[in-house]
Amino acid sequence: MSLSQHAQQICDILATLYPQAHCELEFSTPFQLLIATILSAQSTDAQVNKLTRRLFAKYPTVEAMAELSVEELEEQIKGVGLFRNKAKHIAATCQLLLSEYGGEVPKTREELMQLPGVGRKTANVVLANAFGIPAFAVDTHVLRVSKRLGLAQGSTPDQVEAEITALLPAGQWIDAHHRLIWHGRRICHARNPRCGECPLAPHCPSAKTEGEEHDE
DNA sequence: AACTCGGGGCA
DNA sequence: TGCCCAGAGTT
Repeated sequence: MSLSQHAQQICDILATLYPQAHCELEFSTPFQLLIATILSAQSTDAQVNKLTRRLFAKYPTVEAMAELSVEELEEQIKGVGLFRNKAKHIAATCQLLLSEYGGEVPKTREELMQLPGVGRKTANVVLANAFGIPAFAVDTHVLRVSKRLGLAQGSTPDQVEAEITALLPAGQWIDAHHRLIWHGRRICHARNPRCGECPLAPHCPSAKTEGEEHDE
C-alpha cells in the first residue's frame, strides 16, 4: 500500500471516530478568533473561553481593544497562563492591525506571522477557522500523533506540516487537523496512549500491546 | 537548541 | 506534589 493510501485510510477512520471535530474556541469575528488563539497557547480552550466571554463583551473589536494599555490588558486576561506575555503581544498586535492593516485581520500566513504573539500554529488556525482557507496547523498533539501513525517522519512542526500537506488533498487539511488533535486528547496521549482501545491500532506502526510503554 | 513565561490538568 | 502542556520570542 502506498503512503497516500495509508494516509487516506487513517483519515477515513478518524472521520468516523470524530465526525464533529472542530475548533473549540468561542468567537464571532476573525479578530476575536485571532485574540482567542493567541490566548490559547499552553492553555485549555475552556479556560480561554471563560475569559474571552468577559473580554469580548466589553471589547469586541480591534478598535475597542486597542484602547487598553498593556497593564489594563493584563488585568483583563489574568487567569490564563503566560498572561503577561500575551497581554504585551495582544496590545502590540491591535496597534499593528490598525496601523498596517486598516483594522482587518490579514489573510496570509506571512502577514499573520508578522503580528506579535502569532506564530506558525496560530496563523494557520486563524486562516483555517476564521477564513476557511486550507491550512494545517501543527501543535504538539498533531506532531506526536502524525508521527506515531506514520503520516510524517520529521522532527519539527514545519517538516510535519510540509509532509502532511503534500500527502493529503487541501480540502482535508482543516478537518484532519482537528481530528488528530481530538484523537491525541482522547486516546493517543503523550505518555500512556490507550492503544488497547484505539480503532487505529491495526493500522498504526507505533501501536503497543497492553503493558508496553512508548519511548517518545 | 535551550530557556522562559504561568495557571490548569492529571497521575 | 510534580510534571507537562491545543506556543512564541529571545538568547
